[in-house]
Amino acid sequence: MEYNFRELEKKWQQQWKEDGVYKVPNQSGKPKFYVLDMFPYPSGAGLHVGHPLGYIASDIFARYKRLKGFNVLHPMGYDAFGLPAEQYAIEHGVHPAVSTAKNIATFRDQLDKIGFCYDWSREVNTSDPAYYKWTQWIFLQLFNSWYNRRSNRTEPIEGLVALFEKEGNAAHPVPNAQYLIPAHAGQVFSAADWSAFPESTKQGILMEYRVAYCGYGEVNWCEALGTVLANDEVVNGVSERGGYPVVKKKLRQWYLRITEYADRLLQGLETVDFSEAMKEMQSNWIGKSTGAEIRFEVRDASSSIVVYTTRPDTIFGVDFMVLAPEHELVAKITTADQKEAVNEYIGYVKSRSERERMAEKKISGAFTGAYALNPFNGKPIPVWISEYVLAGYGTGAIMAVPSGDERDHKFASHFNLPITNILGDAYNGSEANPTKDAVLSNSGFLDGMVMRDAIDVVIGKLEEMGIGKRKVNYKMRDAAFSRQRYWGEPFPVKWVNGVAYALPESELPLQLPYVESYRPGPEGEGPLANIPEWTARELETNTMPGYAGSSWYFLRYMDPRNETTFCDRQWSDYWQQVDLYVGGTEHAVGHLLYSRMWTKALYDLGLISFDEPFKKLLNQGMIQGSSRFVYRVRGTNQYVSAGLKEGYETDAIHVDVNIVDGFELDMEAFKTWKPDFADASFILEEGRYLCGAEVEKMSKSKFNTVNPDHIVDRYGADTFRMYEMFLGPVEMSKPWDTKGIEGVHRFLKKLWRLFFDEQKGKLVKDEAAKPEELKVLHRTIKKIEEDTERFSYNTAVSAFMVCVNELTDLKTHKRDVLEPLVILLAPYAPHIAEELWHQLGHTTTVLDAPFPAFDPQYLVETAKEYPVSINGKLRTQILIDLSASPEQVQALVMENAVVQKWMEGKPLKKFIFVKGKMVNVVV
RNA sequence: GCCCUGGUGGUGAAAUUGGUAGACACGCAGGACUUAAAAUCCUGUUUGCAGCAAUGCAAGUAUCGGUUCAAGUCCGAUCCGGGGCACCA
Repeated sequence: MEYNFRELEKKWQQQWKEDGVYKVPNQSGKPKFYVLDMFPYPSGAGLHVGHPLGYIASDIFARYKRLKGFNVLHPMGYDAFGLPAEQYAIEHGVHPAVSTAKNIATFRDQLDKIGFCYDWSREVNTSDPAYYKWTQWIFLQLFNSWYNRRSNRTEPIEGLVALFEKEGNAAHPVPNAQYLIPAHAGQVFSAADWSAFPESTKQGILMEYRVAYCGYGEVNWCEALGTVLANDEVVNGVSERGGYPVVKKKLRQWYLRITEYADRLLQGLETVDFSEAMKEMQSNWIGKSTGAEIRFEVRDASSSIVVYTTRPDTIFGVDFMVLAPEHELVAKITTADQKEAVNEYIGYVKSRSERERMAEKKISGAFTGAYALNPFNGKPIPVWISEYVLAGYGTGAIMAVPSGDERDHKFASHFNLPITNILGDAYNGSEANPTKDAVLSNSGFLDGMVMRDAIDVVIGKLEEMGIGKRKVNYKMRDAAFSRQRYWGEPFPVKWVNGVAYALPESELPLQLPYVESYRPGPEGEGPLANIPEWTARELETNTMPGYAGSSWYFLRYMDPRNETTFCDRQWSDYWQQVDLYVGGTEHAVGHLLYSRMWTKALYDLGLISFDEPFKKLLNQGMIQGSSRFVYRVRGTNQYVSAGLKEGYETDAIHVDVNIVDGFELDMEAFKTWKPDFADASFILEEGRYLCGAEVEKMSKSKFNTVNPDHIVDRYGADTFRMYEMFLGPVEMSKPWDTKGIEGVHRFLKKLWRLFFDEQKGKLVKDEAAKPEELKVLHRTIKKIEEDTERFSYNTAVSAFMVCVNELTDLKTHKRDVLEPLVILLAPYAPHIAEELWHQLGHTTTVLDAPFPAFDPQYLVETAKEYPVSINGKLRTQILIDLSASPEQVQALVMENAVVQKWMEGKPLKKFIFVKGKMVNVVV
């Protein structure tokens, strides 16, 4: 009987499905464990070999935990709303629902071939009305809530209304001025005022407090895509998808008030197990800084300028001030003779696109003619405007300290402004020094003080004088939550006389209507604005962004078919947080931040019992493609081999990696690949055409994708799974390369031969195992357990190989050894393990077997001797690696052959335990 | 520019708290079985030197220096790659 993986894998995949072995009950006597993959966007291109890397890693862990006696939730679904399906619809006239359904079927088919243990009865699809009903419902919870800074919690809006009726809003000022309904910006009102306001004013005010709110703001508008993009969807001034230009535009938009959660999102990072890099990306994005707001009076004008600074200690070094060109005071304070220069400069700034501004950072600016006054010594400070000061951060105005800030220094040098040195020797006259440790000079009452200590002194003084206060700022902005698109969740919102009202819960889901055209509506509105029945009902025409459905999907898996609530509290209490979340780093500041915020809001509202969604995050690396190139001699249809291309003027052209063997091009396949190449001719080296190579992101357009189906077909799913793990650490990115796959495949065949012989048939015997065989087994148990726990799957695969090699050498065919080995292997190579398990006479799935127990007594001989110098005398140290209780260890050490030999005639000098796992014996 | 990572044979990579490098696999070379091929198995494979040989000696984890009985691992400086952020005051 030989290892027929094709037959065997097909058989078990079908059997598992029939028996429902991966169906997970919502309750059991076992402890729970939740393993989750970031669900895929079902693109038309299907899976390539890079996608399953994380899925295999999580699948191994899910199976392992099940063997360890956990009730494991391991679901899968689809993030099915989004731009690409709609772009595809525009270009090909296929309805997104149709292409999405087709893509999902392809994905499912490909996933099934790899043998994952997903509980498909829990599958979710964000574009399914039964799912987005609850996305809409959660949106309404956010819409009907406000963030109470006093209790630091999300609370129902009714409570706020009650507060307004009782005491007005003096105790609860408008949370931020980023995106406002302009008519009501920042008003303070009394209880009496409130009751006198007309309904529309009341609603306008409430909108300023809602967690999900609608306002006008500068948004990232992408003309080519016809929609607004979130900050994390814009990269270097162009759209992340498609690379189209993005401009700032003022539009009515929905937002999520994520800024109110900034501090909690930051603090929460300390309670979760994410990589340092991931935590840092998130905290950079949040961008918390502590400093002060300081008001400066303007000379000869009845205005004052409020600046934000993290360095109030440098206030005596302020040589000029800079406002953002868009700052509202610019027009007011500019003197008559500077008007022309200032207007010209503002015109210049407006003419520059976001892109240009980022690409070339020129020093530019204009003097307003106005002077502010230093509150401590009355010194006049010239006020400038410049694009290096951003309107959207802090107060849009800064106090410039050239001796301490590099940008201010460059600005001062460029415009020949005088520089005050407050740093003494720490300032060299040509370069700013941003230190906090210098001793202040030229600084009035601060002279002689260390800068770091002066910060609090200055803030105290400013507060005393009533012209400044301590202030915390965040770089993070409220998240844009609407898109002018069709293929997304409709907002359950109705507009009546310019006021947004929530749709009653009974009308959910608000279904996405069927359309023929996906053209944008008038004036930046979405395609839904083109549907008369929709606009007649006064419904919101925007749709929600891609991250809406993905912000809470991990909860839906717990209770996927519930029609009365998004997830029964009983089941979210049972499953709790995701214990292991596996996915790429690309969602660091998008999805991961949004879902953390939603979780906190739902927690505050008492809908779930935990406020961080993901306990541990494992970032898998990317599998890159290894692209191949042919070199076309310019102006011809002749192709020159890579080694000879220096002699010609050539263009490199991507060629499909599937028609290249290593580097050698299959020239006949090339000619039939595309019509353009049918009459290609070649310049060969040593009779062969060799391609050039480069490692790039795996992508259809680079012709470097490899379909996992082909690998599975040729070597089987078990080989494919183990090989992807064998390539290297899961977290590491690496180019795809099949050159080692034979070795993994050979391992499985060798394993098979421990059980079966082509002539002799079944080899397994029920004899008792010998100590050396058990030693091999227990060393493997220990290694596999440790490696699996720390996701070191590549070394685990190696450990299996070592084990099988050794058992083969020992000619071991004993059940006592082979049966535990099969269990160990079940997470990694589930099909062959299941087959062998049944061949050993079992009738239930191997996953219900208990994980083999490790017994340290078989490993005690692994002692090593080292010379060690103690108090100047050379002694010998014996190091024994084992894991057992200290008492056991002591007993084992005394029995150890090496120790006994050393003890002949002479007593132990010292006997030390080191760090629990290793034992030092000094003789 | 700032922050985070990493640098080990011909190749992918091991070495878990410092324990005496290169596990495992690929590739390559030689051999066995076979009429032959496939499959399978065995031997060798960091470098240099010595030896018919088993083997021995020396050097070696980007570079230089340090701590230690012992350093790929810890510390300091430099060089090179990968990722993130980038006028955030």
